[in-house]
Amino acid sequence: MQIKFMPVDYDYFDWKGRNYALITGRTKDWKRAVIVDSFQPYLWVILKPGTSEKKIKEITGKIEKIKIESSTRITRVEKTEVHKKNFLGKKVLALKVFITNYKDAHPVADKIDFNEVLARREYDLPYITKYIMERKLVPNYWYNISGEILSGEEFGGLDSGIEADICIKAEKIDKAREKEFSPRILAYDIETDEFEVGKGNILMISLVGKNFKKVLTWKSCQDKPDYVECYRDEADMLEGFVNYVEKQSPDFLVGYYSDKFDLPYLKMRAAENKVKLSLGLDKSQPKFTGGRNPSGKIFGITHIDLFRFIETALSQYLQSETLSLNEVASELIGEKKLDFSFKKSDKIKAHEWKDYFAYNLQDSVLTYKLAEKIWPDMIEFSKVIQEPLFDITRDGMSQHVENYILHNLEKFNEIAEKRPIHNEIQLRMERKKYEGAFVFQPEAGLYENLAVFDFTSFWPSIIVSFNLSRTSLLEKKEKNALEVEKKVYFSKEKGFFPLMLEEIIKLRKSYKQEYKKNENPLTKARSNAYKLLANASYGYQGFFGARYYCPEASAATTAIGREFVKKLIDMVNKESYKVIYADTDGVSFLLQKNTQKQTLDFLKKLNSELPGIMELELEDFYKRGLWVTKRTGDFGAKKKYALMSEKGKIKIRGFETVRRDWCNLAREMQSKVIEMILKEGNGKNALEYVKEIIKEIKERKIKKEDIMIRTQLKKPISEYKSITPHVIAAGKMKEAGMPVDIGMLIEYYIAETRETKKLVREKVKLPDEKGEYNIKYYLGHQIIPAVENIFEVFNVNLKEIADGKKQTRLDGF
DNA sequence: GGATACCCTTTACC
DNA sequence: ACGGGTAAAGGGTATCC
Repeated sequence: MQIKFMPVDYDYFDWKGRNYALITGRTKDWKRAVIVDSFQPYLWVILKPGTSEKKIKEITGKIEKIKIESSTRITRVEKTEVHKKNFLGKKVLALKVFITNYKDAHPVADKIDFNEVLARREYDLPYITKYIMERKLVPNYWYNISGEILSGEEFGGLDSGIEADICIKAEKIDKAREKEFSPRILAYDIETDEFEVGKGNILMISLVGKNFKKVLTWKSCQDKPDYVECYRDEADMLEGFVNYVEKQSPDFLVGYYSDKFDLPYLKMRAAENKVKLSLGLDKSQPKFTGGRNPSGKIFGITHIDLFRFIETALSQYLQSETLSLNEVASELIGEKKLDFSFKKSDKIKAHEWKDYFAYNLQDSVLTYKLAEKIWPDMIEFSKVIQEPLFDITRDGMSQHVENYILHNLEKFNEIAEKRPIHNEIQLRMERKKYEGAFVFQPEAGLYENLAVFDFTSFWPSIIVSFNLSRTSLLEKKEKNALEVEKKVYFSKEKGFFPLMLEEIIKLRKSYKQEYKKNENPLTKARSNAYKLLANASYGYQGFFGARYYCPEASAATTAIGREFVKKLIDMVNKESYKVIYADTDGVSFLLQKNTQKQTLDFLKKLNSELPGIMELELEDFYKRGLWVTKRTGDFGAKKKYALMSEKGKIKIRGFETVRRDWCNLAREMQSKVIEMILKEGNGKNALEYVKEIIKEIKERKIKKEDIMIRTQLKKPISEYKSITPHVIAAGKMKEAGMPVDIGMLIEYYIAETRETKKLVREKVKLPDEKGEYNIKYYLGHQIIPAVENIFEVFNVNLKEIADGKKQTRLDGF
């Protein structure tokens, strides 16, 4: 029989000592289908050059006798084949060693330790990755699958244990033409009595799907809205939850922060209540895998924690200062959480429960809408990288790069390099840092008529143009080799890594152009996926966990980068412009007497001289730009500047305005000051404005919310060597019984205290604590520091003005 | 006892 | 452990004269 099949969730199982992939998905007529498929697992044994045929026969004979016995199975080598392959760009002769069970690939490899063996590889690839590589059942595409329907006895009655309309043992897999797929998404969220996972009761659970909204509770059942369903107790509610998930039959169960909170909480409360949380299609309970950040896996249903995908793939594009559901949802979908003030459940009054239910429901509504909104990004990442959504939504950028490489190695006939083992990682982490990018020392001042040139995809374009990678790195100087900093050499023969990267950049360009013609969100998401892959490729080669780790290539990339930027600065200056600033991949300069057209012609000329795929572009022309001095030292500060485009749009970099660990008062004041100065070309009004703020502070007119300082807690309180104000604040929160987790933004203010308390941390108070803000602190540590360097550009000494020592003298105005 | 160098820490830039 | 290096800046503390 044949079906049209869309793979969604990937898993595998063992039967009689062999491995089988088990893929859950949908058919075109929306049936839940399960595909059982197998491929013959294997590993590679790379032979030393010049190994004789006789020797190969001898080794092969020994390899074919290898047997690994464990309590549950016996793994054997079934056959071997000799292949011509590439390994790290070099031609090699390799034995393909087929084995019966993939889980024993490593012990089998360990036994193949003959003298003639150069290396053993691909025994450490995850089963699903290997399966997709071999069988080409790439997630999120439609396939025609033919095979036999599973009969009752096969695989020990596997089909009877799985909630599916159809189970097929796949024989032939072909890509189908169909494209449309709208999966069934179910969002969920829980509310609890205690924040610590599993400690308190789960009070309610909300579920939101397409045309479906429910809140399940066992708490308050009088006068409840229609969407609220009441249960006898917590256990009963948990069973209700499992039933609703089964009835809704989602392809994706989606939460926000659910890997760390909702799902583990549910699992713990279910265990406590002796309820089986049988969410899996095979009635199994959720499993948690992975060390530091465990991921919740549900058999047959892809559990997605949106937070994790947003954190790695989207956060760099967001303005949100935290990745809380509230902030992210309000930025991406323009909707917020409902207001609700939390209390212990026994203190919640009857009429307040209604608000609590609404609050809980809204969280799932936001999660559902967020999932819909970022769906194109997740799907396109999955298609481009060829990994299932479960992994795509949890892997970091380096893992994405690596998976992209693994799924594209076949084009280069390459055997995959191994993952570094523990002590290799240790050694790599001890490596000295290599020199990075060049940053130009600016001179403080207010400048007019500027232009900014940027290199497009700077690092990737250097890696591609100069062929910098593990496989093109030479051990010693060779004829025609590229020499970098007189110490490392790279072959001119293109390595597969730069070739893949070049392809990524090309594809990115073409999808970007396609999007300009037709604004399809999927095209944009695909273009963005390629862009992120390209950007992460430089970091990947310097990352200690990478299979294709090559710090020499990273160091060469930055060395060549520094050279180009310095050369660019010289050329710009020689062409009667004046460079004001440069950081990594771009320069800001004064046009002086040159026109914009001349500048664009100059850009063209520069581009004609660039090698390979390197390219410069005009970022923009700017009417004014502001650079300030460093607070310590009388020279210009790097990474702090503000620009105003010709249309009056202001771009602020590095200033306190953009730093979330400064109070809103200082940030807003500074941004207004910068805006005034850039728009007016002088500091007159700005100074008046600042004086007004200073007056308001002294008169205690500032609202409390504007003086709150927020700092992230990055590790457990006990691990801090330096006890800073935010650590004290976190301690106070813990004492008050408030939730304190790593990664939280700790909010506090500096209050007036007795004279004996000298340190800032001794004046820390939590937002709810009674007290008055410390005028001296806010003036001397927030307001003045935020703007004094800006006024210094106009020779105004703000400190003296604030102290009342000096009346306004407007030198320089 | 105040200035100062230095460490620890957070957050930004690219 | 789960891209990289460069840089500013605040708070706390040790050290100097």
